[in-house]
Formats: sequence, structure tokens, C-alpha cells
Amino acid sequence: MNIKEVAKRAKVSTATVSRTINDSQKVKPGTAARVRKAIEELNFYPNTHARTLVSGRSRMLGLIISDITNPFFPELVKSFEDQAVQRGQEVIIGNTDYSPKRMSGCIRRMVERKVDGVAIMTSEADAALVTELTRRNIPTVFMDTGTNSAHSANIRIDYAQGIHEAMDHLFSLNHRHIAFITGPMNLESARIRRAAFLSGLKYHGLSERALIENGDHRIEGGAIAMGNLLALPHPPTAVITSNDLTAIGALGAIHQAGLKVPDDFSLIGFDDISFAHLTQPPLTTVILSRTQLAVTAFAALEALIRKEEGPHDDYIIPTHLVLRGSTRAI
Amino acid sequence: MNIKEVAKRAKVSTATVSRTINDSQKVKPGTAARVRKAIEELNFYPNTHARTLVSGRSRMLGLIISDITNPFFPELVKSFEDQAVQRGQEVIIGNTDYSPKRMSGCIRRMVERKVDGVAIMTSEADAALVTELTRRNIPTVFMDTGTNSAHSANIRIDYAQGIHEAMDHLFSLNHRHIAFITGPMNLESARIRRAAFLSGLKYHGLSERALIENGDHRIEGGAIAMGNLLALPHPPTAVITSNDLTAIGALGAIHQAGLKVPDDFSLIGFDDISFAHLTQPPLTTVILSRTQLAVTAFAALEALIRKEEGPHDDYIIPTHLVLRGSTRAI
DNA sequence: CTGTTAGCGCTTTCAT
DNA sequence: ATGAAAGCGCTAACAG
Repeated sequence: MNIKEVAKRAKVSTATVSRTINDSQKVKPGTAARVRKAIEELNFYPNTHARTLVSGRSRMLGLIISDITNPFFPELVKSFEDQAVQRGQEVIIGNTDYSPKRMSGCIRRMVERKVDGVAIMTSEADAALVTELTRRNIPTVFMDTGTNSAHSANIRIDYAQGIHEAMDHLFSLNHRHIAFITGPMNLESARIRRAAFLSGLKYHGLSERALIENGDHRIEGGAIAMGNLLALPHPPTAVITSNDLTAIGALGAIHQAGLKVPDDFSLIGFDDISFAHLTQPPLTTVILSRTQLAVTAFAALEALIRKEEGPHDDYIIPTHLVLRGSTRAI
Repeated sequence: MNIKEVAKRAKVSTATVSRTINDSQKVKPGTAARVRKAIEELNFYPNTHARTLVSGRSRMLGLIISDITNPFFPELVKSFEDQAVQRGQEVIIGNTDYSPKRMSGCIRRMVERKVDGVAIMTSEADAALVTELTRRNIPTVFMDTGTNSAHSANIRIDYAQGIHEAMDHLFSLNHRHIAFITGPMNLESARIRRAAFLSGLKYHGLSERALIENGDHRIEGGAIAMGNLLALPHPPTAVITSNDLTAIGALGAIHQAGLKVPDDFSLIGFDDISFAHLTQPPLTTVILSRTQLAVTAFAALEALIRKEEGPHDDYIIPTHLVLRGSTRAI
């Protein structure tokens, strides 16, 4: 079942069938209709691999993420795929599992499959591994890392805004002794959040009371860090965490200690993963819209693929505080 | 950059390069080494589309799921992809969003991309839509629906086992008034769970006290159903739900009413989504291993693709109760 | 063991 | 507006 059979049935050449499939203007409506009828009758689907081979465009996009089971990613993946499918593009996904080795494997797969572009949405991207892409001039979009160039774009996330909103909120609730639980310090994005906390403290004239514990962006780390905070002679009255998983761990530690949120502690997370509003109490947190991120990344990638030249706008994703039940005034 | 340039550089024919790439035995080690060196130096990656075109095999698999943001799926997707990547296969994912129309779109994409096989892991599969696959003799694996044939296999999930284990557990805890909150009754898998509850009741001689509320496999439905149960003159002492989301909704309703789990109610979920152990208290639930499901589906698909004839074994995934903190004796 | 060559199904000049 | 024909990069006979 191929274009030849369609051509035979419609009594035209394969070129005309091809033109019809590709909506070329130069086909007489009557002829096109005959071709379409034949396609319908034969249940013909064009072979994308043959098309790719000759056109050089695969209509496939790569999407590299850290781990689909990390609740940050599914929504991102879904929105990105929706965009792609709407435009007739396919998405192939790469899970790096936070490993540089697997990352380079992902990139290799993308190159082999001749993707038209790739979005690297991991927080731990390693610039060195991406040379394979740049060398081949494959359009690439990064999150948080990398720079804008002819074949790549960087989506910046404004972590600071959300953190500052969280601190303003806590400040207005009379909290003056606020702690921060970080993510892993080898992550650029975790360092940015930590820095935003520090600058917020400064803004409110609280710099001398900086209270920081290290977490790992996982539940366990949050629980341990919170334990340390609770053991302090003067524990903080409020805690901001580098992500929601950390906050969930902290919440557990607080409960474990027989204390309550928000009565004894105010707690604010970051990310707004889907489970954040299901905790007891529902977690006040900072939203980073994965949909917005996906839509922006896709648009940036498309622009790159279409080689839209000129200094494109900076892509930047805002973050915002969303109030739920885990904070209260003292 | 293609096989020709590699051939030129290694001073062999393209056929020899192809043989080397494909680990054909008929290449003299020395020649193979020279070819590999050239590949390395030129940074050559074979074009998969050309390979597909000539070999007829795309080394791509389709995986159709309902919705990647439904916590049931990410783990399934990850395990399936892991298997595939290990064997040099790519996975393209289709989200049906529970819509037959989108399902048929997914299938069309799979056919166009010439996938070697497809795993349909939605619970709401519509047999009619799949004819496109069967007509083209594309190996297909289903979950819960469909039958075993030359080009398709069915993975059965033993929902009843887990439900019965849950009921035995509750019975041993002296619960005699047990309710069940169902999923949407148009889902075969939800009907099976409901039937398992009924048969369990019968087994324990409790048939005359069947107490069933309808849910929708979402949080809201669970909350509403639990509200109805709480409003009863004689509320049950324990509740089993058709999935974890329903249990989380029920948990919220119980808390809302000022009651506690497991003190006032015992609660058991189903699925063991990743958040199930993060609730307060951690949810006792029935595990359906997504990893096992993915591994089995992948193996079944591979067997089909290799055309391993003969009446293959029935594929069946067990389910088991996992004890956590939401049940207690009365 | 290695080379030559005919396609795989499609798009795209170049003619007509 | 349509057709003929030359490849896209690779694999798989078939020859040697």
C-alpha cells in the first residue's frame, strides 16, 4: 500500500498524489478530489519515513526530562505533546534519570531519529553533552541553562518572584524568624531559589537572622532538615522550602513532633505539584506553571526551526504564590 | 554525513559499513575495526528512517495511555520506555484523554509512523477503533480487554485477588459492615472490582449487608460518596474504594466531618499511586505493580512481533494488599 | 569476506 | 496542471 497504488487508482502520476497530500496549490480541484477518494478507498497513510528521507524533516521533536515519575514533569510532557500533535509533530521522550550518561544516550537517540529539534527540560543539564546537538545545528531549547543563539534558546524561570511573594506574605503575617530548606546545591535552579530567599531577607531587613538548612528536593531531606530546625533552641516560626516534596517531608516531621501546621508553623512549598493541595492542611506554595513552560518551550523551538532570525525576546516564565492552608498569622 | 562517506574513509563499500553497523558476522575483524574508526572519527549516526524504509521495521513502539497526568501512568510509561530503549526501540506515546476521538487519532499516528507494535494501556479501550491496527496486522497488546490472537495479546489484571485480600484483612479486624465506593460503571475494570467486592461479601456471609456508593475514580466523587455514607443512619465501619484517588476524596470527607482514620473508619484504596503513602495517615491500599504491567506488556508485544506462534501463556498481573496506616481493628 | 546494485516510498526539479 | 525521473540513506540479494 503506497503512493503508487493510489496513483494507479486515481489514474494520475505519483507526483500528483504527492502534491495532493501536501496541499500543493497546483492541483486542479477535480483531480485532487479523485486522488483523495482513492486515498480514502485504499485507506492509505503516507509513510513518514520515506517522507523524512527525502525531505530531511522528520516532524519529530525530542523532549528530554529528568524523570517522568517526578510529579513536576507529567503535566509538562502532556502540554508539550498536545502542542506537537496539533501541528502534526511527534514527540519522543528521553528520561535522563538525573544521570549524565543517560542524558548522552538520550541525545544520541534524538540525533539518530533525526528530530527537527529538542527541548531539554532537565534542571541538571550539562552543557558539554549538548555539543552533539549544536554541532549538527539541531535547534535546541533549554530550561534555565544555556544561552540564546542561532540554534538555541533559553527559557528562564523567575524563581525569585515567587519566593519573594512568599516572603512578603509571611512578613505580612508577622513572621520575622523564617527558615529556608534548600534543594541540592549542585543544581543551579536550587541555588537561585536560595539566593532569592537571601535577597528577600535583606529586603525585609532580616539578613542577620538567615536560617538555612540543606535538603535534597526529596521527602526524606525535607524531613531531616525540618528535624534539625525543630531541635534548635529558637526554632523559626515559618519555613519556606525549595520544592513541594521537601515541604511534604517537613510537614511529616512537624506532625511527628506532635506539632501542627499552620498553628505552630507556617509552611510554604515550591512547584505546586498535583499533590500539594491534597496534604493536610493543603499546602501554600509557589506555582510554576508547567503548561506555560511547555507552551513557551514549544513556541521557542518552533521559532528556531523556522529559523526566525533576529534577537528574539527573552523567554521567561513567572512564578506566583498561591495561598492555601499551611500559613497563618502570629 | 552518511554511510557513503564512512565507506570512502574506511576504504570499503557501503555494504561493508552496513554489515559492520548491524554486527553481521561476515566482516573480517580488521575491516570492522577500520570501519568503526571511521564512524567514530566522522561522528556518524545511521539514519533510522532510511533503515526503516528498506527493512520495513521502524524500531518504534506505540504506547497508548489515557492521561499521563493521571498518577497511574507515569511509572508504567517509564518502565515500558526503559525496556524499549534497552533494546534500541523508541516509544511514541499517545494520550487519549479518555476520548474515543483522540484514541483514533493516536492509532492513526501509530500507523503513519509505522510502529512495530502498540500497547494499548487504557482502561477504556474501544475495540472498534482498533480495527485499523488489526487490519494492518500490527501486533497489539491490550490491558483487560481484547483477546489473544495471532497479532494481539491481552494482559489480564487480577483485581479480585487484591480486593479479596483487603476484605479478609478487614474481616480479621472485626469489621462486618463494609462499604464499597465504585469507579465509573462504564469501565469494565471498575465493574470487575465491584463484582469482586460483592463476591468477597458473599464469601464472608455478609451479602445481605451490601453497601455500595458510586464514585468516578476521582477525588470529588470519593468525597461525595463518602458524604453519603456518613449521612446514613448506620454508617459502615470500613470502606474500600475502587481507586486511591477515590480514597483520598473519602479521607477528606471524613476529616471534614471531624472524624478520624483509622480511629473512626478503616479505609482501603486501590492502585497504590505514589501519593498513597503520603496521606495522613498513610493509605492502606492494593498494589497493582505498574512495573510488572509494563514489563509483561513489553514482553508480550515482543513475542508477537517475533511472531512466536503457538498458544502463548495467559498474561496475568496479580494485585496485593499493602498494609499501612488507614485500617485498625474494632 | 567484500563489492555491486536494485530498490524501500516519497518529494522535487525539470519538462511538457 | 501534470508526468517522468532522479535521488534521499540504507539494506539485502547476488556475484565474485
